[in-house]
Amino acid sequence: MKQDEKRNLLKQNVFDAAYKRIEQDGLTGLRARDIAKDAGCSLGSLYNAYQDLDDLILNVNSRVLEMLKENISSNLNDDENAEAALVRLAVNYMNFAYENYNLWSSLFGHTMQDNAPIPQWYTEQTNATFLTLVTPLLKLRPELDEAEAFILVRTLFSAVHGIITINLQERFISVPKDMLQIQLIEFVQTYAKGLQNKA
Amino acid sequence: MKQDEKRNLLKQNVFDAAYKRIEQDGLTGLRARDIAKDAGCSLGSLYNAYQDLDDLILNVNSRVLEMLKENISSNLNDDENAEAALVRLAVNYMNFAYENYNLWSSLFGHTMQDNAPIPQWYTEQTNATFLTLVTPLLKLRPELDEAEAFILVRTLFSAVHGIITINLQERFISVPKDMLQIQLIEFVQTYAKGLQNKA
DNA sequence: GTATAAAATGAACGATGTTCAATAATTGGT
DNA sequence: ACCAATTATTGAACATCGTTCATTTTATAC
Repeated sequence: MKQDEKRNLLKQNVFDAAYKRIEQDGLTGLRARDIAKDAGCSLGSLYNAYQDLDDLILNVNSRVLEMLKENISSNLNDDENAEAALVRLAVNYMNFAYENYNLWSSLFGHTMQDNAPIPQWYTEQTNATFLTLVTPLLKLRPELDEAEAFILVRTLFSAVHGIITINLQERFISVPKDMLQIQLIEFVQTYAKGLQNKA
Repeated sequence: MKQDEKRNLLKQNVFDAAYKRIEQDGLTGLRARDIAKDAGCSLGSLYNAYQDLDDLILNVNSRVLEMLKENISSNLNDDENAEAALVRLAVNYMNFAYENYNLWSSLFGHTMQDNAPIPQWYTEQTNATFLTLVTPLLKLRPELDEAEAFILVRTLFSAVHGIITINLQERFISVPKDMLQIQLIEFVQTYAKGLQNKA
């Protein structure tokens, strides 16, 4: 096996181990020594493959962002109306959060050590994911230009995100998933009606 | 000085030190040894006053919750209409988040060590804070009973919370405070219009 | 086959939360 | 005022982290 193949294999094994640990135990249960053991390498090799744990976590989160982007816009029919499309986006988002809770929490719960800045490639990918959502809104409010639509989409996504986040946080009273879905659908529909009313 | 007075003074000093540390540096910068030094006691005394750091943080967060509850419902006039009241609640919430960013982040960013459960007294206080918000909504939708109003308020608050949270997170593109305020007001008005439309 | 470069290793370091035996202070009874 | 008994305070010690780096092992090139 060539040298760079081995290097890539090591990175892959470490990544897979970290991914599974985060998936199963969440970010708080992530330990460098556990990852190394799972990946079948030494503790030092982990820092050969990745700069530090932040770097590794950001790479996992980047993969989760990709999964989220794919899942969120699936099941979208071009022929359904804009309100139905917005509802579907919200429900898809909710389902992803429920089915991948620890991975999804890692996206928003991770903070860099020592207040280090988040690397630009990651923030760019994060914000690019929003653009996936713009198309349906442009149908609902065709008079908006893309910049205005982006702002509205961000607001709507943030709101949906907040509704799901608060409901999944242990410190708040939670409702079952099917009730949350009903509330979420009602919320998006209500907001969409308000938007049409203003248009 | 009596014994229990000294005990209370110790608890107060430790609390104040932790509060200031969280206020200035956030949760990630909180160190037991720093708190002890600031409070003028030994490291061990900290664990005499509080069970562990989680216990201390929860007590600080409890205080922040009280401040939030007071701030959020200030400037409310009984004679203004319900939509204006909801807007004012949202803007008050935003101002509190901006003016007390680290304390506010501690409310939602703290996680218990070792997946310990959050004590009941804290979750009860958290959920009780929501009840502050119910009154204005009951004006807007008088046909709702209190349980339904509570659900709607929770949804609206969660949405507002999400909009502010996403905007303040470093990984997302942020807009200036005055722009966020405009978006927030627009959002609440739009949602309120959608609610009235359905009523 | 040997020398050079690269990669892997795990012991060691510094920080951190927490504990606990030892010390100091306080209290209550006579 | 004195002395036990109780209580509070202390900081050294421990376990557990993330991270580093001198050493060892392996791969590469000539």
